[in-house]
Amino acid sequence: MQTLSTEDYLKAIYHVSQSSSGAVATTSIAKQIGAKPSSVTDMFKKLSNQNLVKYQKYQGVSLTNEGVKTALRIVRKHRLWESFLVSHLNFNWDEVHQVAEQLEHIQSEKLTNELERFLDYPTHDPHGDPIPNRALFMKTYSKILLTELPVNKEGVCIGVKDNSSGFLRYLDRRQIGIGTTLQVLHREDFDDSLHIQAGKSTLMITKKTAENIYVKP
Amino acid sequence: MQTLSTEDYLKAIYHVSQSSSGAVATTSIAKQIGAKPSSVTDMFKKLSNQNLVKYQKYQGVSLTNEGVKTALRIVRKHRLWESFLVSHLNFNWDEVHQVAEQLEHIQSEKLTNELERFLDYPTHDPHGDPIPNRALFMKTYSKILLTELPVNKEGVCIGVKDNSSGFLRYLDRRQIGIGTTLQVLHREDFDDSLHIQAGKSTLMITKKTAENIYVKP
DNA sequence: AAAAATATTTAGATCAGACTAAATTTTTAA
DNA sequence: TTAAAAATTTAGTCTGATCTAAATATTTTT
Repeated sequence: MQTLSTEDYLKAIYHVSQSSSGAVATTSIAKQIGAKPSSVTDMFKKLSNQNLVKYQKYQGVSLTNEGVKTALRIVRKHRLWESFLVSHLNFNWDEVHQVAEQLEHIQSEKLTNELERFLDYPTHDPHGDPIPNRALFMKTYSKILLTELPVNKEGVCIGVKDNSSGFLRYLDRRQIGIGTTLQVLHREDFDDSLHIQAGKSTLMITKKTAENIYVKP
Repeated sequence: MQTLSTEDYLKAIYHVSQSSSGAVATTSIAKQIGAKPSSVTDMFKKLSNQNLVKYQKYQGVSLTNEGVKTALRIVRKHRLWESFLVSHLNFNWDEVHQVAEQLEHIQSEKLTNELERFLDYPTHDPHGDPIPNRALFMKTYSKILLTELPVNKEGVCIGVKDNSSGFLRYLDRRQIGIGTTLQVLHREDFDDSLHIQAGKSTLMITKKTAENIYVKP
């Protein structure tokens, strides 16, 4: 059984390893967790002793099979709770993260599985991220960034890359959410900004914004 | 803001002080928490420094107003979660305690209040214990022990004193639960056992059992 | 009221998780 | 390819929460 802290580290390692290839560096975890690199080194050693990561001095870590499983169990809980908060407790998609960070540590298989049943086996959370099922398997359907959507081709918003509440609230104000139909009307060569159709309104967004929106063509 | 541990202590002090009068002794908390008396003394000092308890060496502690409030906020969360687990996640009343012990520490006022709304403002948890409302006020209706119910007078089971899963499962097997109509048919002077009517069946229970069942006459 | 038993506190140690500062290794750039 | 910069690790410290063992206070019993 893990402590709160080891769970946080495993999840952080999982997330960083998803968005980059090769071993995960000490500094990247330090940033993610909000701890000093020296603390991260300590934890890497502990996780290594429990066979949850493979660690080589100065070379970073990678999760073992057992480590991946543990991380996915936490991700599963996190995303199920986020779904619950939005669907039944009137939380907005930009408010759920902080609370789910706490709820993901609750230890009870029955609770997790019953919550999943109660929510009717959701496959994606409110940000469009896939929820691992009981067997820790998740459907990752093909998605592209809005920047990669060809001009005049329609796509549906299926997720976001940046989950910060600043960005999510910005999207809310623009009335862009999961399921919104998006279409690039014009790509401005000068500053890479995009004129897009979002649902029924047209608006202009920056490249940076478009790089953080996932669409299904 | 409190740590997990200070919350556990405050809740323990609250519960012990409810079921006995005067100051709360070090040993009683040690038993409740499962810690050594010396650790309890340490914590008493910390809580005293935060003005959550009044502590006098060798004389035990009592909660301050602030301490009571903090304890009630935890009790509120604990009982709301227990209600949720039973009403929506198929938990039995003997299974909820351990999970609620974890959930009660989740910090989010919005979560607590939305959960309460979602459950439609329940006043009592699955064991019949009252749930503090948002203002931390709870209705404690008059209740008596089954041992005090006059012979042949009907009462309704509204709670239990002992919440151990052993006792709760025993009641399940006897088909006694919250809401069950109970009537003492005969009190055996020899060993204080009781013949009772419970719903549609009659059965015999010991004095010890009857002392742990609350009824409303 | 003194002795014995019980309860409580103090003193000092340990453990997990974090930190700072210094040392070491790896990477980058001149 | 060596010097400088950046990343990482080591060594030693700190804090919160626990423990054991010894000391002290309170309560109970004789």
